[in-house]
Amino acid sequence: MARQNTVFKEAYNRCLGDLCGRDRLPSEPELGEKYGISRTTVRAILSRMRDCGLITWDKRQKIILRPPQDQDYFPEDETNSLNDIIEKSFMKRILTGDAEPGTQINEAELARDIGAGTTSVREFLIRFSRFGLIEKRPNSHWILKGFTMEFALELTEVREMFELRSAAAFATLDRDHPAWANLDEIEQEHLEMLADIDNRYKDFSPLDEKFHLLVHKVSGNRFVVDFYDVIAFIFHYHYQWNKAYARTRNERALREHLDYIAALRSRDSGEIERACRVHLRSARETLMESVPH
Amino acid sequence: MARQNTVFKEAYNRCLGDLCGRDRLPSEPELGEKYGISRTTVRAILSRMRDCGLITWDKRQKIILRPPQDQDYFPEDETNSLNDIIEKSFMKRILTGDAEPGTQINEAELARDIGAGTTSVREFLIRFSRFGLIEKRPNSHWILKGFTMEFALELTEVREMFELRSAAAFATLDRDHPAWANLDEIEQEHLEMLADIDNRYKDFSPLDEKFHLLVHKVSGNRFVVDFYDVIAFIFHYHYQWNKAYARTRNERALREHLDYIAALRSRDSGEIERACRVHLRSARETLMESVPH
DNA sequence: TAATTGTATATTGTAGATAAAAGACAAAAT
DNA sequence: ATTTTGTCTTTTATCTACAATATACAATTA
Repeated sequence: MARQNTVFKEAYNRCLGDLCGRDRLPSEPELGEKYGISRTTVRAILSRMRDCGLITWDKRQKIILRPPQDQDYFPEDETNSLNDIIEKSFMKRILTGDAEPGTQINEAELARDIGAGTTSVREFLIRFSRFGLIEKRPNSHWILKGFTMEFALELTEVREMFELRSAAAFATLDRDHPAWANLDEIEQEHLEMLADIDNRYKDFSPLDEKFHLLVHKVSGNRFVVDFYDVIAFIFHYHYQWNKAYARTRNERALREHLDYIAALRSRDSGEIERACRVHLRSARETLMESVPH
Repeated sequence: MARQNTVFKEAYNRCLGDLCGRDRLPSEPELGEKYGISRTTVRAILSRMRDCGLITWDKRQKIILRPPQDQDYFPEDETNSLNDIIEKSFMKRILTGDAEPGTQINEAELARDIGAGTTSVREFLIRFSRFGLIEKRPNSHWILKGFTMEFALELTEVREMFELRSAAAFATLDRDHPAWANLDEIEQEHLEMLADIDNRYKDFSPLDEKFHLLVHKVSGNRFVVDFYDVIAFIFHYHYQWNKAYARTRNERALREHLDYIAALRSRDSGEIERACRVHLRSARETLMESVPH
């Protein structure tokens, strides 16, 4: 098959979730906008909903007939894009320490294991190479450099350089810059999470990413922001598979963030640098502890 | 056709150049090592040389019969790898200002213009995206962000951060670290080029790259070194198509490098920072002047 | 016995094909 | 006068196939 209709299936599921508590659906362009898909895909979704007896659909009239049931949803594993499947499968190998640094990576073998075509795997590896974990020998194989202590140190060195600079730049933003409002919002989310930390400590990862991305973005430098992708990517998978002490670590990070946010708001450059360094140091330690050894 | 034999043709031409001034060729593995190719390709080269009457070849005996003539060489445009062709063609569009920032990039159209398959163009674009000049909308087109003033400023900002840090680290290297010997060598090349600047100013670009790469490498940080690739890439094409004032600019840069090298050797951190900043500022100006406007 | 060669096999680089998804535009509806 | 829809076209994502190139291993040579 040439391409899986995962965009359709994934959007269909999201759309089902929004079917409750209303009696009709908005226009096709509006739905496309809402779910981030084209009208072609919206129409495919509407067609299927009609065929399943979920709605009636006649031009502008899209009337909801019944709420969705479990069997209306597509199975979750059919909604992941091929790239996500490859990425997840590959990261599992690397971060759980299955594959030794220095190992050769074989495109065809990897493709076979994952159940994807070689082109897709190849494109994934090219995209992935910017994370510094693999390296290509032209006309020959890839080499796994591995999630090692050196990697963690090099990554955090650059991260600290960039974040200290971005944090310093934060203090110089106009009072009416939208970043201040975002900061308030993020602070609020921190407080809410801390108030119910026992149940919510697992949701920390996306909030962490949101906060640091905001800081990096004020650098106004695409290379700095792009580099934060690398950090976020590594931390994302790290949080997923390294649960040890998650509760303690995350609570500590939340409190450090609040201190950091207060420092930013003070616009005092010395204070910002201090708070930023404190947090970056513990982030580094967290990462280093997660290196397989 | 599935793949062009450019590796073979390019290595064949290099091998022809080494045919003069000797009467026999070394073993197959040795040749493979020398030209960076596999034995399979070495044997293909030897076969053709025999067929063309350049050598006799019987097992270990590879006797050279005659020096190569012009018609023995493959035409130069058959020796460029497909990726180089795509890269060059694409960079020409961007740097000469043909394509406006914000333009959509169409994979199929680009492939047709260049005369390559879509897969190769697609892979090129993925690799190229790390340079920050294009950006992908998933399931849709690429957008050309363009070689703009913002790009030049963001690029140089990071470059300066990284190079100042690497230069500072240079001073802390052991006396017997190989980088010092490399530095001496590079200084010598600078002096030679300056002595005959009128004729040799065009060869500055590779020397420039060699020097800065040496500095960046002592950081021992893969992200810093990888980022220098971006710089080198941009400067490479910039030197190729922007000849204005080349003579003046290059002579000035050579002198700044010599000053910078002397500062590194002094191991005086203040002096290093001064010399490094002086050169980085003029490098930034050079780049900014080359932005189409 | 260590390097080299002959031969067979495995892997990469690239083209071409096709379904999914995006996008364009005129007709229809508010 | 917009917005929405119906229809058609374009483009991307992905698979498969195959020549170029790399790699593995046994046979041969020095």
